[in-house]
Amino acid sequence: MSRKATIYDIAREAGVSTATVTRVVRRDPHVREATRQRVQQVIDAHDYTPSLSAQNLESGRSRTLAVVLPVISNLYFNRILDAAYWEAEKNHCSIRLFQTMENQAISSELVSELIRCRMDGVLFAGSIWSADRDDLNFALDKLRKYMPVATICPPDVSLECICIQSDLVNCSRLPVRHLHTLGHRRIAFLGGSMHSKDTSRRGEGFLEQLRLMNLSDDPAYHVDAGYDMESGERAVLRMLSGLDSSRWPTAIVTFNDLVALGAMKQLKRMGLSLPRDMAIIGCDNQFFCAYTDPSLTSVDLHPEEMAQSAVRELLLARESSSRSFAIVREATLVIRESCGAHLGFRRL
Amino acid sequence: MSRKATIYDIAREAGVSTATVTRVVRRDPHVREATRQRVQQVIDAHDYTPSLSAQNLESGRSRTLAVVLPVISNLYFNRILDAAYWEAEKNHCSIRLFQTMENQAISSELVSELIRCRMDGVLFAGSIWSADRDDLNFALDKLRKYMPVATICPPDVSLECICIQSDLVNCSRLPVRHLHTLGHRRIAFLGGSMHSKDTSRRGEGFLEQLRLMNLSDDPAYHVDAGYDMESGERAVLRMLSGLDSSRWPTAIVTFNDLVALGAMKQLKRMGLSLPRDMAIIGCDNQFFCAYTDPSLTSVDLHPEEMAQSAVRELLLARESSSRSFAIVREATLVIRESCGAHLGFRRL
DNA sequence: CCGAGCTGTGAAACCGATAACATTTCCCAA
DNA sequence: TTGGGAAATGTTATCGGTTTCACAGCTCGG
Repeated sequence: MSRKATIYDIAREAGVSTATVTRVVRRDPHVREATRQRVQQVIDAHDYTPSLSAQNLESGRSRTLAVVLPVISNLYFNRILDAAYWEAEKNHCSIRLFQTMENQAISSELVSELIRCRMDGVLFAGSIWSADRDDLNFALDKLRKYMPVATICPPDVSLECICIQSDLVNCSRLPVRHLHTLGHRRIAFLGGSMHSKDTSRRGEGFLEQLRLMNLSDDPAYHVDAGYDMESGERAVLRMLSGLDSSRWPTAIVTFNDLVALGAMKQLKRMGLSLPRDMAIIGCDNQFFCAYTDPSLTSVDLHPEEMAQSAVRELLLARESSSRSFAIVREATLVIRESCGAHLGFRRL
Repeated sequence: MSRKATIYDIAREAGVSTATVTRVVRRDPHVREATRQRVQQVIDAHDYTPSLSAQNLESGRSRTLAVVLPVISNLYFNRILDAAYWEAEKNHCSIRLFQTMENQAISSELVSELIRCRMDGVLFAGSIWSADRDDLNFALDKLRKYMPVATICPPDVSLECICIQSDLVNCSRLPVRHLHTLGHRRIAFLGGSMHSKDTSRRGEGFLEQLRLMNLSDDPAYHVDAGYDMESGERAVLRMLSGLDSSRWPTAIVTFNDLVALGAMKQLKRMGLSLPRDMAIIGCDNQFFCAYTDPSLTSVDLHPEEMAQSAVRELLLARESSSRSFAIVREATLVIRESCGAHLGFRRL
């Protein structure tokens, strides 16, 4: 590994001071043309570029935003990271990723690490949903002293930071309404955790919506489960095997598309024909939704746009003092085949 | 935003020199217990952590590895990034992501940027497959002067760097053998680009394998296409509609699982029953393979392990001078339902 | 012919740490 | 008591930039 040329090397070789080299690099007009050219030649000859570390030290910022999320292999978070990346890129910033795994709370180590790295801002997505409120606010307060903080979170969580809230109302309302219109009256919800403060509260919103529409909120129709395909399979099995088939729900709403994928597999394994015997709606509108069999109707929360807003607000807040406020991006329902709407299906 | 306490603040308040503060922070034993405690108290009171930028400047390294890939939304690269992240994490390093998009060549801007950031190493995955050899070697040579370079690439590309090669041989051989065993003789390949130097050369390897086994390598069975689901749909349509149904292949191998997903959709739309009327094999063994209908047999190249090796080797090379060498992780075939093996299906 | 006002350039402080080296303190044996 | 050596602590240069300020040289009006 050869040593990288420094500004001193360039200055010496060009017979000028380092100040002049900086001026040339930064395109400062107060440099005589002849000098500029001479310096530029030396710069080119050595492929000189100023050291990021030195610049960061001098400026006191890192031009880097932290993105904290549970896992990137989950497509929802993958989309958030991707969108954050491009929005940061557009603003000449980079992203530093932190994966917290199932361990969803913000640890004090993470807080220290974020401060140590002198991040220009931090975006939490998902990793804080289940944290204890007091711990969380303590951590956020500490962080907010040093950098702007944004979160992508369910709307009930009123945290002292930039909150990009997912549209929980429509996330529940749209699928239930759609199914209701198609004649369904017994609608189940699978996945996530419904009664703890865990998850994004999709389950709770769903229950509220059922009651609002005078539909049964029989607990037998609500199975807590995880967030992946295996959870979906198990949840369907657990729910249906515990019920007389006359009481089976006619439609299932799932926590996300992965759970839906597992559920569909299990339903088919049990000999049901989809969407005839069971309608199903996922959430997140993942890329594979159009390619399942039947293709999967799903709610899109538009995580990309939320991430984009979050990054934009963080970069803005960097300049001015950061206030607390919330932004909501409306959810939309993408209708495909899994509820039979394309066939003109109507229950009863 | 309040100013972060510096080592000078701590030193002054604790009535010691900065050297002693450093010693306390770094757990140097040559500090009297009483002093240590006094300093530690001040440190705790201010949440002091040494500035990363300053440390980076001083040490001349960034403790950061660059990972360069086309897009993270592609699950293959997503897995690479994820594995690289954890391996770096384990070694107290972070990852800086660069997405090159469809623009696959290494641009000279990227090279400058990598050098500017004083990366401790760089891993290229996918972004270099299609680059012009001369441009590529020029860029890599330049980079290698300043940091170790690793690539995850097809085996033919003998680049002057740490090459983690995907197992192209088995990647082609395993599916063809499997299909041959099941009685298939007319096997098609869809996706990627077969005849240019583009892509990972999966297509070429496939052709070789066909010839090796005395199977037809009729060009009508090889459709260049993209890397996504839409490409899969179009490719199937193009191939089959151009052939008399008596000459249709009985099995399809695809560039990756996304193409397979699209192909399956199109095949079903054309009224074929899978796997009875057409066997299909994907590549990458993505998470959804077990949940397609029928579940998808797929080749796993183990990108996680390749990324892990790459990161490990980069970190090793950082210490010693970096040599050029290659490592291959064998590919494996994960057999599911899409070829009918579970039904004891045999053609002819 | 002098000084005000530019323009171009350099010297030096600073950003926040680390580490080599210097110095002080302390303890104990002579 | 003192001297030697180890232990504890301080001083200072350095990493590679940026920026402020001072100043030299030049132009031009009076």
